[in-house]
Amino acid sequence: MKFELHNTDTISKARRGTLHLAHGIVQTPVFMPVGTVGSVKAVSSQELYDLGAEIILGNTYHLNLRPTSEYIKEMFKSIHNFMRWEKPILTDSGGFQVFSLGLRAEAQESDGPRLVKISEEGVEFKSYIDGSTHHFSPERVIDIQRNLGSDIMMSLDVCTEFPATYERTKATMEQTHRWEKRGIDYWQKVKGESEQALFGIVQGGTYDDLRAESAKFISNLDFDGIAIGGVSVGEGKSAMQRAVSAAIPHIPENKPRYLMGVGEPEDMIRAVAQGIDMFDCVLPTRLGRHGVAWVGDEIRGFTSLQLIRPIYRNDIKVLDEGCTCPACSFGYSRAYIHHLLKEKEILGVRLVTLHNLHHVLQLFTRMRQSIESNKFTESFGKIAKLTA
RNA sequence: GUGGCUGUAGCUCAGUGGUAGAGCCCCAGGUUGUGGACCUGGUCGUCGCGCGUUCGAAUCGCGUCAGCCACC
Repeated sequence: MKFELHNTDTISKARRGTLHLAHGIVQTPVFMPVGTVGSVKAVSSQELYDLGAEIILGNTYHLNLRPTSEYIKEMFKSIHNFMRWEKPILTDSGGFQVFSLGLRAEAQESDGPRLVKISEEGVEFKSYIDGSTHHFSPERVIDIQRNLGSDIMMSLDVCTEFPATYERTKATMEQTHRWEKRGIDYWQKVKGESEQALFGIVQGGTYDDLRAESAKFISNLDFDGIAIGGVSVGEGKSAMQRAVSAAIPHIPENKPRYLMGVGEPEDMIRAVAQGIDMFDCVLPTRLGRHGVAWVGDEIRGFTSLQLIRPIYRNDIKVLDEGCTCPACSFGYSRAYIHHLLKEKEILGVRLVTLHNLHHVLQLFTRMRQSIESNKFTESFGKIAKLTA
């Protein structure tokens, strides 16, 4: 994997780069649509190509439960062939599921249904599909991602929940560090000529000194890129930005920086201004399924429309004026999409999802162009709260 | 005409003497490395109508109206 840095905005720290991955080239800053179980929900691979997506995200945890990574390797060689997506794919490690499946240190003490159990060795998951037990370790997670053949593999981490005490945050961060060290050591032993890349993940919660410590520790390991994790878990926008700014000074310039799970336009613009190169988020697709369309831009401001609401019944405008997405360019009205959503017609969800993905991908196209022409601050400074 | 069944929220219905409920609909919020085409809330009633019994009736009795079914 190679990361080229072309130029950095003179006022902000926004930067323009190119990632060379096994399945192609990705221009950064970049947004990666989320396709957890081998599909960006409601959207086909052809449509993703047409939207201009350059890299998508898949999920180790889900794909390994079903159809399993061994199946994908044996039947199709890689996840790319399986889903007919020949461009790059990043796979998340399962670390987030440690968090999202409801793990709490306290919950481990109770008799409640435990889907996740952590030990020094790794994580024990109970499958939400059939209740069977699965073990993830730093090494196993890399093997699964080798089977999947993803371009970028993520290290196993512990995504610290919010709120968490300093002690809890420090302990989970240190657990993350030990696992990531094991992971990179294992990868260096087995990688051979593999073109796959492995990223490390910074933790540290909402504590600046822990974020800095974690960023230093992870940056000292030989990862191809550095992710900032444990954000967008309920801590709020300012705490999120602060976690980024506490970590970034300790991450080397020459590696791609990936802010995990952040996807509201304003949040991403601010993070790009801080020097983040990569993002993934479920929002465009999840909100699409829930009938919420993103509209606006850096000039008009960003907002969203809840199309299920009755005011759209008589609204014959397209979702967003001037939008070139498949829904807007074909002229589908808000009123029609409102009707489709009311009737629970699949098309409604698909149109809004396509629109949202287009909206966010276009935002990144404009951000890249503005950095190239050194106009990032001019175009996005107001939203990024940059003072020229 | 006789007999039976049914009348409770906009809709489909639950509720056999103790302060009227559910689901859907409608309305309003929420959603940030996807166990989420989802989750939280909220509005809406002369319990067909009248009279009785009872401390108390959607619930029991009588009458009445409407719909459906069967028989004549």
